[in-house]
Amino acid sequence: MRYFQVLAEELNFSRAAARLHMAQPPLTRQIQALESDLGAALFERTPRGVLLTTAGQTLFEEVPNILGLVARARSRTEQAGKGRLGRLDVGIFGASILNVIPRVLSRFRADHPEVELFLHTMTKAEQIEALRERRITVGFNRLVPEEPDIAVRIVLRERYLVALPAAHPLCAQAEITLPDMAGEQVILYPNLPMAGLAQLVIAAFAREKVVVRVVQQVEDVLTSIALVSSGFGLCITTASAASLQLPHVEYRPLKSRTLKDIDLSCLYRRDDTSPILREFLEVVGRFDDAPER
Amino acid sequence: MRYFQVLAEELNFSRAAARLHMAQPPLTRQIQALESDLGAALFERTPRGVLLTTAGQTLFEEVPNILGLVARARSRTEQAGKGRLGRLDVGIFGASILNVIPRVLSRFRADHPEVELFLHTMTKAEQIEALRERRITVGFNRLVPEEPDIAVRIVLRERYLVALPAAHPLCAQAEITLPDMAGEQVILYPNLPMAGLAQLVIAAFAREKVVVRVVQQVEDVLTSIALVSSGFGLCITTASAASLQLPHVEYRPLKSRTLKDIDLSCLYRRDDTSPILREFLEVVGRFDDAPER
DNA sequence: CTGTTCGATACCTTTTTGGTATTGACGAAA
DNA sequence: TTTCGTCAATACCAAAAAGGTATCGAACAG
Repeated sequence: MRYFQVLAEELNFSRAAARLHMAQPPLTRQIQALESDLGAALFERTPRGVLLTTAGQTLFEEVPNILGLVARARSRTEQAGKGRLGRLDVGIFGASILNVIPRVLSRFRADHPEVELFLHTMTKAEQIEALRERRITVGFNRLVPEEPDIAVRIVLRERYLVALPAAHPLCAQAEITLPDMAGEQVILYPNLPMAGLAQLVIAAFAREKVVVRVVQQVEDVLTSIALVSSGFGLCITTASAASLQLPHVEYRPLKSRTLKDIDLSCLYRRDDTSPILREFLEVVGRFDDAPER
Repeated sequence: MRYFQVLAEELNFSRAAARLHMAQPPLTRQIQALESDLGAALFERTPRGVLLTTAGQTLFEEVPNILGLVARARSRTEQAGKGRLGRLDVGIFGASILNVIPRVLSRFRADHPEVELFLHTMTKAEQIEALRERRITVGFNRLVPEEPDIAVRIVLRERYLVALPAAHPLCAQAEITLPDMAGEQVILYPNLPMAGLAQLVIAAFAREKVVVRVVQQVEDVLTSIALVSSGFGLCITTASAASLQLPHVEYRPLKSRTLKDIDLSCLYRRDDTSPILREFLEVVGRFDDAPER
């Protein structure tokens, strides 16, 4: 096809052959083969070169479209092979939309504008199931259990914070310990059916033998902090949640041996070799450098 | 590309190879070559077949477009090679639009709906020049001179007719001879610069030694017959002109040894091998069979 | 009439492609 | 657990396709 195109431009076998870095006879033969394949003369041979026949003109009009489409397919496939084109389905959990993950995603999007991002809110268990069924490529969660087929990479470790009503006496302290909270009303948001932050907090109170009054009917961070804001009680949460700037809510670091840091991890199929995932993990890996708020 | 497409459909090397009428190993190698050429894995090999990677899916979306365009180019080129697609520029002269040529053209159009027809009104000399310069592919005219590079094919021979005003005494005759017209006012439409029907008529009167009064300032048949209609004089014309049904005009066959039949020919480059011309001449050739009005 | 410029042909070499036999990996069934 | 079947990959060979050199014959220009 390229042979035909060049010859149609040059209208001279020898010159066309030179442009194609080949000798003239093979070009002659290739064109003859093409003509006999199509069952139509494409060129009219004259003593001083060749002319396009009607059929040749017709083909000549079509060739650029075809070569253009081939080039496009080539480039798109190469881009897709480099993880710069395609789609990425990401599993997230309620609180993860707060701070880190949007920043990771927006940085990935900036580097890979042709990759479509789809976010799916799901629980930890749902994420693992969705990964197995390839409905998502990567998930974000905390306290991810070990699974043989799922790889887990820690994105960052955050400090625990205590969210408390502005009027509360503990606001006077720079840091708060678990025993400080004895007898307080504590709001938890359990991540059923898998063990999560809530279970960890309960265990920590038990280990340090601190008795608190627990309210568990809440399902997400936002509601928890809203309850804190209305003076309903305290809440142990993570640094990410501090970006929720609700009125009358103060955050203080939690000081505890048993509750030190909590990880935020991303998880993906161990056998997934997709270049988009590779690129995404690369962006996640670079995230340490980012300024942390 | 077809290999890729079939494999992407079958997702199994052996089955794809069977559909392609080839063995499995060469298919494996071709796909490997394609992958290394694109620098991207297109398939993920699993123990029970293959899966499309993101890059493979991307390519798979493009392939039908490309193959479709190739098929289209193929078919259009083949059609053009058979003279069923393209354009045909036809040179005609004033009177030729009257009877035969429209019927030839409409029959050609019916058989070759994808060929665009362009009609150019030009004189005999202009037609020959335009043929030489390839501005037209075929021309229609009468009394075409022999030229080495121009082929001439007679389309039909027509009788001469005399057009005369309805009130004229000669209308009583079934046929009219040249001597019958002695002393009459005769209208001619000379086809300058080349000799045409007018010159032939003048020569015939001279040969038969009949003296008539000639009016030559007219340039086309329509005007001539209009003059006849207004009783201005007689006019020698061809059977084709009889389709001009102007009021008060009667047509009678001309009976003469010197003016017997006049040809209508089509002319084209002797070296033109274009399939559209070939098809057109084929239609012209079949024209004898047509009912003549 | 001669030299030049075309594309076409003949003949050979290289490259590419396809076929056969076999391997190695994995999973299902005994 | 072993064996069998299925899968893609590899090694090796044969066939086909493509390219290169030399040369031809036709058509023009000088």
